[in-house]
Parts: sequence; structure tokens; C-alpha cells
Amino acid sequence: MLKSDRTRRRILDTAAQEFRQRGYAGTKVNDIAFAANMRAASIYYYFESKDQIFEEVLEIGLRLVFEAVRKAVDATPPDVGHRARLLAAIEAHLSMLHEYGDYSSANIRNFGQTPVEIQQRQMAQRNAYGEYWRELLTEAQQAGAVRADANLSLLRMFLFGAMNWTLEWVKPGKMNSAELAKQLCDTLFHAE
Amino acid sequence: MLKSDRTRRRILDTAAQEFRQRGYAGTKVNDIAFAANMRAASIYYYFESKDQIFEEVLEIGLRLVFEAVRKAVDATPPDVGHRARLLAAIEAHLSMLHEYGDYSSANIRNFGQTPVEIQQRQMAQRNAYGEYWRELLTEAQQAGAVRADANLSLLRMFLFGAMNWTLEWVKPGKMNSAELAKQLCDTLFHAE
DNA sequence: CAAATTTTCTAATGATAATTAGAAATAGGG
DNA sequence: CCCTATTTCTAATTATCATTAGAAAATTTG
Repeated sequence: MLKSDRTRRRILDTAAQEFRQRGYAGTKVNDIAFAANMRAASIYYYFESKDQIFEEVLEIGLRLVFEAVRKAVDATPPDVGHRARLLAAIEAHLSMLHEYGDYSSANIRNFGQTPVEIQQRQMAQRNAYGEYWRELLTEAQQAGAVRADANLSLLRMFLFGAMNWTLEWVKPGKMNSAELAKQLCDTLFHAE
Repeated sequence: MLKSDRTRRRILDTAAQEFRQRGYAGTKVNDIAFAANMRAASIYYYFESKDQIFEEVLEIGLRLVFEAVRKAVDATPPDVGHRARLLAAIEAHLSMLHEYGDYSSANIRNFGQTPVEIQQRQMAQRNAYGEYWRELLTEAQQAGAVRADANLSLLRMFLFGAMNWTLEWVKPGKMNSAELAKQLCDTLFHAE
């Protein structure tokens, strides 16, 4: 890996941390720079603007989770039940959410306070992820792994809320994704 | 009501809206002032600093919800089941959350990005609210209204997550607290 | 109405921030 | 070691922002 790529990555990592902690407007290019062991001007060798850094952090925060979930679902054997597939998806979401907590939390915490132009460019990705889960849940319900009378739109929002909120209360490094996923799955999908 | 009290209130209302929309650091005193039909300097006749406004918005955002929930619970007749009491609490939380959406969302969205001194002063109130729910759930479980094997700490966090997340997806003015509360209650507390 | 009080405004002040220009330093290949 | 391309820095520049001073306007009270 090239040195410049590593530096770019280091800037993104520290930026994600700052954005999570201080918000979009509260994060100063200077803070990012010093946390990454450089001066503010050097940042501009890698990025055009603070906005560009922010947007890339947002994008990564969602993409890593989406990719991990898709991969986990694809890796479940065909003969495994839909309930187990949901469990795998939830565990992957939780696991990635916390492994890259600065990115995903920067995304979740700041999205609603992001300038509209940036929000709009991120919407396609967001919608795709929502749609992916909608399909997962629909198939699971059709297979009887989720109560037939459950309102899937609501269920999905409850699920997102419960999962994403873990970023606000699970202590850093204390995440037990498998256990948490199991409990959440049992709580929300009690179909039998 | 005194005129100056009304003005103070108007400043808080518009400030809450700005803090929700643009975050703690992204909200300018000037923006608050113009949205409240005055100049920035006039704000300082009512508040010592932007931080003071912010802190008061945070406090109101949580207090209104806490008070509404306590009141709703106290209003349930003694002979009503614990499950119905939980339902009343959830509906009150959701209802207040959205009725004063700018305040509560300003609180929820920005708390994690708030300067530590401010966070610390808000912790007592936060903890009290959490404790209140812990007791509600404990009593409900003891009465058999919640599965005996449920982990109440987790359940409470799932519940908070699901409820608070509604601020991010329920369209303004479209909140049907009663229906949403019922669905959430059924989903999370399926004890029988 | 006039004096006293409350409220709001205009115009600084001083800090802080994003970004740029262009000079220095560093590193890799010959 | 030297040349070249890459990377980083120092020092502006320009803008924005919270806050204050103190004058004007509005409101209340006698």
C-alpha cells in the first residue's frame, strides 16, 4: 500500500472520530490535522475541502455495514432457515457498526444535520440499504420466520432503531454482537 | 403571560429547531435571532450565551417527555394491568417526543456531541429517566406482563432505540402515537 | 404627559476557521 | 550523491461568529 494511501486513510479515520464526537460543523480541519499528526494545509493535498472529507466518511460509514450484511447473508447455506439468515444479517450489522464505530456513528448522528445537497447524494445508498432489508424481511415473513400479522415497515424501523441506538450505550470494546443479535432477534421476531 | 416570557419562549422554540436541524456548533446565534424576528444582540438580553440556550433546550427536551410519561403512568387506574401501563408510558413518550420534536430531537441528536461539562450537568436527569423505566419494566416483569426470561436492560435499550428512532423517519405531523405504541408494545413484550 | 424601566438595535471587537500560495523538506530511482 | 516528484509546512487571506458597548426605541408607571 502506498504511503499516500495510508496517509489518506489516516486522515479519514481521524476525521470520522472527530465528526462522531463533535459533529459536522463542530469539527475543525485543524483538529483533524493535529489528530493525524500534520498541519491543516497538508489535508488539502489529499482532499478538496472539509465537505469532501465529511461526505466520504458518511459514504464509508454506510457502505462497510451494507457490504458486511450482504456478505453475511450470502454466506448462509441455502438450507438454513430464514430466521437464521435474519440473525446473521443483524449480527453483521451490529458487528460492523461497532468495528467501524466512528464512521457509522458519524453517519447516523450527523445525517439529519447535513446540508441538503450532501444528504441528497447519499440518499440512493441509504434507500438501497433499506430496500435490501425490506426484501430480507419480506422473504422471511413469507417463509413463516416472522409473524404473518407483523407490519414489516414498522418492524424494520424498530429494528434499525434498536440496532443503531447501540452506538449510544454499548461501551467501546464491550460489544458482543453475537449475543446482542440473538437477543434482539428473539425479541423482535418471536414467530413460532 | 409576560411579553418578555413569550419572547424568551420564542427564542427557545426557534433555537430548538435550529439545533435539531444544524447541530450544536452549526447553529449560529444570528440564525436563531432572525428566525425569531430579532437581531443577534437582542438574544443576549434573555440569555447569557449560546451555550446557555443550548443547555436549556436539552433540558426541556428530556423533561417534557419524562413529565408526560410519569403523568400518563400515574393516570392509569390501579386495576389496569402492567402491560397497559407500559403501553400508556410508550404512547406518552412517543407522543411528547413528536409534539415537541424540535426539543427532543435536539437533545437526542446532539447529546453525544455536546461539550463534556454540559453533558455532565444533564446526566442526573438522563439517569433518572432511565431508572424510571427500569422500575416500570421490573414491576411489569414481576407481574408477568413481560417474559420472565427477558433481559430487562437490553429490552429497555431496544425500546429506547425504537422509540427515539421514530424522530428520524416518521413524517412531521404524521405521528399516530397510539397505533405506533401498540405495535411496538406487541412486538417487544409478547408475554403470555 | 414625563420619568423610569424594559426591550431592541447598530456598530464594533476580537477570535477562530477554511482555504490558498508558495517555499521547504523528504523520498525514491538512477 | 543528484534529480525529480511527492509530501508537508509556514504564513497569509478572507470570512464568519459570539459577544459587548452603548445608543435608540418602546413600554410602563406615576
